[in-house]
Amino acid sequence: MNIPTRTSPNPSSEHNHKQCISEALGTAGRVCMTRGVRLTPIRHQVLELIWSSHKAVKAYDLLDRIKPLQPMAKPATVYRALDFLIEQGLIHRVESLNAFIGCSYSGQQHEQLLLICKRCHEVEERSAEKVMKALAGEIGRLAFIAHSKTIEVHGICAKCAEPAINQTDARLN
Amino acid sequence: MNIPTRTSPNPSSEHNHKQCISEALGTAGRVCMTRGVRLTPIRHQVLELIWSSHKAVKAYDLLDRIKPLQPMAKPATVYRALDFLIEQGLIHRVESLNAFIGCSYSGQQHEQLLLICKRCHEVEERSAEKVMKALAGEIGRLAFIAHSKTIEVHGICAKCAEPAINQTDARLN
DNA sequence: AGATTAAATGTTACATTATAACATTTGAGC
DNA sequence: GCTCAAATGTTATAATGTAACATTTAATCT
Repeated sequence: MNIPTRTSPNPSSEHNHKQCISEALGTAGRVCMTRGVRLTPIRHQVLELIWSSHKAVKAYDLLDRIKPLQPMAKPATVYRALDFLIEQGLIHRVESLNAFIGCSYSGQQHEQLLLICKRCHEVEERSAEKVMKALAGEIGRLAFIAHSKTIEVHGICAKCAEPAINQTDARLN
Repeated sequence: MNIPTRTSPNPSSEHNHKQCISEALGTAGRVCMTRGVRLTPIRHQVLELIWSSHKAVKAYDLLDRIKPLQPMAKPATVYRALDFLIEQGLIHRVESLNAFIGCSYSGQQHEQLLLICKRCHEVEERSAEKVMKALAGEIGRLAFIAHSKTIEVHGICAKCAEPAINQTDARLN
């Protein structure tokens, strides 16, 4: 299981996003194969659409965008695919946006924090072990048994905060 | 500004919830007075309804429950009151539930974590400074400028996990 | 007190997000 | 090729949330 690492928080301007997508899809294929679950065409297409950017995508946007490929698609079509992808840890639901984002750590641990930029709307995922350790400590101290942990931070990403010339496109992206 | 502290995570069985409510409403009144904003009857009623338990409440449940008091109430009535209460830091939106909970630290700092019990559905709020410090560190390291931070943990609370006799009612509550 | 005016609320209509329930098709394993 | 569970198709509706404009309320000024 390789890790689709991302050096830049801004895919459109600074990284080869086609590679980003193909790595994610490749990882997804291997994860599903290993687990004996089926990455069907619909599921694969939904995952690919989600990975088409590093922005969180809404379910009904996915529905619109999958219709050229799957004219029969209905809300349930999309939500079922999303449920599957979440269950397999291939995407995350961004709770504070009612939207979905590709998981950068598929097949690995699943405690992460999401940094959501209000300006470019891109979402960066971090494993942030120190934070998770502190959180686990606090939870344990209270004798709470955690099943899932969500950390979402809204603000302005480093790229968008930069006042530098030549960042204009990135900000507007 | 006093702090409505809560010694037990389970209000129904172990704490005087009437006092809990009156403290929350008292604090809210003082906070609004201080800030020169108006805690109108509708806003007060919505806040009181939210504090009627330590469970997160849905907007449309609030609507149903406020109708006997405000027969004219419509969705906008409730959502406007909720917007106001959130803006003043008197309640929190639980993103992962699309629901709302009274804030236990009104008028104070506003970085907290929410522990949401799947069994009794109560929500405990903690300020968890170590976690917040670690999170601030991670965010700063990435040069991200945070505007808001959401930490929500789902699981089983200490009370509900206890196998002890005489906790049956608490679990079922 | 009466006038002014911004804030709050009333009201209608609709947009967005999500699920239930049942029918049909597909595909893996026998 | 049969069988059965999984996946998808299909219809309908539930649940959540907002936009836009009208009316009322209440604080402030004169």
